[in-house]
Amino acid sequence: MFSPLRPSDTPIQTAAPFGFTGPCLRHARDEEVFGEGEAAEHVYQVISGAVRTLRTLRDGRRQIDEFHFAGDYFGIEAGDLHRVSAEAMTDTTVRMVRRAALSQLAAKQVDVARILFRLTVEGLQRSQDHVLMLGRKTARERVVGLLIDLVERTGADGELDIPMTRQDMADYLGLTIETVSRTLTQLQADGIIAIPTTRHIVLRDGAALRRLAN
Amino acid sequence: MFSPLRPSDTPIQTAAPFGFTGPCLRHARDEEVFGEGEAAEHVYQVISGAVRTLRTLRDGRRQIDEFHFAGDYFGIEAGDLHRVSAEAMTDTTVRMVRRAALSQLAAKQVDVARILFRLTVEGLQRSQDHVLMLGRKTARERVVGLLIDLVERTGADGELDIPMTRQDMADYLGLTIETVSRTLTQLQADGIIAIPTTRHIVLRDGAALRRLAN
DNA sequence: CGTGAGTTTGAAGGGAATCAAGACTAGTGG
DNA sequence: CCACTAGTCTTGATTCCCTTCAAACTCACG
Repeated sequence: MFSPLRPSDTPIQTAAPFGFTGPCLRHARDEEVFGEGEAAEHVYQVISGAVRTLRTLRDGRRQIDEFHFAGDYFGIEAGDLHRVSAEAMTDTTVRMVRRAALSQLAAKQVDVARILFRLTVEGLQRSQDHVLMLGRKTARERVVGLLIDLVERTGADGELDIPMTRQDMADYLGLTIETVSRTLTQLQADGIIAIPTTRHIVLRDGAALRRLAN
Repeated sequence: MFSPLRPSDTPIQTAAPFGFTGPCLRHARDEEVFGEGEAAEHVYQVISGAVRTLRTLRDGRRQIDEFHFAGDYFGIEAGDLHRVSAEAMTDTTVRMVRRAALSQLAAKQVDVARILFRLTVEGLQRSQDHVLMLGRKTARERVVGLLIDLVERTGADGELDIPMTRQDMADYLGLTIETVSRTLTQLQADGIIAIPTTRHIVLRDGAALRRLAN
C-alpha cells in the first residue's frame, strides 16, 4: 500500500490553529500517510476523515496504536524515524507541518511549545488508558470502552458512524475480529446498543454501557 | 526511558541535570509516593531505588504502567490530577520538582522545555511498546520482552537484580503471577536464563532471548 | 444479478486463568 | 543458632474465555 500522490492532490494552504501551517494532502482509503521506519520530517493533523496509526510484527500480527479524527495530531516522534505507520481509514485530508519549522516556532513562542507539550502528554495518557484496557480488561469491557471513547470523540447524540472495519477494532482492542463481532451482537441482544448497519451503531443505554466499561 | 542508568545505590544527588532542583524524599518499600486522583503539584525523579506507577480498577485488578529506575522521571501530567499512583518498589529516594517552577523554567529556557518534551515523547513511545506487547504478544514474548528491557536499562552484563515481585511483573505484563512463574521456569529449563535466586536472573543466551522477543 | 470483501455465526481447541497445595525465603524472636 | 512465621514463589489439576478453523451470510458495486 504505497501512496501515489496524484496530481489532483493540490496542496491547500489553510489557517491552522496556533499558527501551525502546512500543505494539506488527500489520501484515499487504506493509503499510507507514512510508514514505520521512515524519516519523521512532519507532524500531521487530520483535517477531515480518519487515520489509524499502527505497528506490525514480522509475522503479521498488527496492533493499532490509536485512531485519529478531525483535529487530532499524529506523527510526533522523539527520534528521527517514525515508529508507527499511519494509514487513512476513509478518504482523508491531512495537514503536514514541517517538524523543523514547528520546533523553531516552539522555541520562539512559549504558547506553541506549551500546546505541543499538552498534546503529547494527552497522547501519553490515552496510551496509558489503552495499556490498562489491554492488560486487565475483558473482551466485553474493551469493546464497550471503545464505543464510549468513540461516542465522546466523534459521536452525535449516541449515534456512531464508524469509519473502521471490525478488523481495525480487533487490532485496536487486542482481540480477533470474531470476538469483536460476537461481542457487538451480544450487546445488541442485551438491548444496550443497536446495529442498524455494520458501520452505524446506536448507543441505546449509555448508563448500562458505562457500567459495563469499568 | 532516557536515563543513563547507574546501579541503583549510586546517588546522583546534588547536581540535578538541566538545573531541575528540589528536595529529596526517602520512601520505604511499598510506600506510596503519590496516589491516583491526588493533585499533581510535582514532577519526580528517581535518585536511587525503583518506583512503579500503576492504575487500579474498582474490583482490584491492577495494571502497572511503568517501572522507573535511577534517573527516570515520573508524575508528569496534562491535567491537575495524577492519573496513576506511584509506589516505591524498594527503599527509594526521589527528588520532587515543583511543577509550577518547572513550567516557569521551561518558559525561560528553551533547552529545558525541549528536554521535558523529549522525556514525555519517550514515555509515550515506551507506552506504545507496552500496548503492542499487551495487545498482540504471547505470555512468553511478554516475559522475555520485560527481561530484555530490564537488562538494557539496569542490567550489568546480562545480570539482573530484580527489584519487583512476580506480582509486579504479572501486573506489568497483563498476566497472572502463576503464568509469569511458569514462563520463567520454562526459560530456565530451556537454558536461556538462570534463576539463582528469585530476585536475581542471569541472561545466559541473549541471542535466543532476542529471537523469542519478537 | 454476480462478485467479493467484509461480517456473522457455529464448533472445536488451546493458552492462560483459576483453584489448590506445597515449597521456599527472609525476617523474628526464643 | 535455629525453630517459627508470614509472605512470596512454584507447581499441579482443572476450567474457561477467547482463538482458531470453517462456513454461511450481507451488501455495496460493477
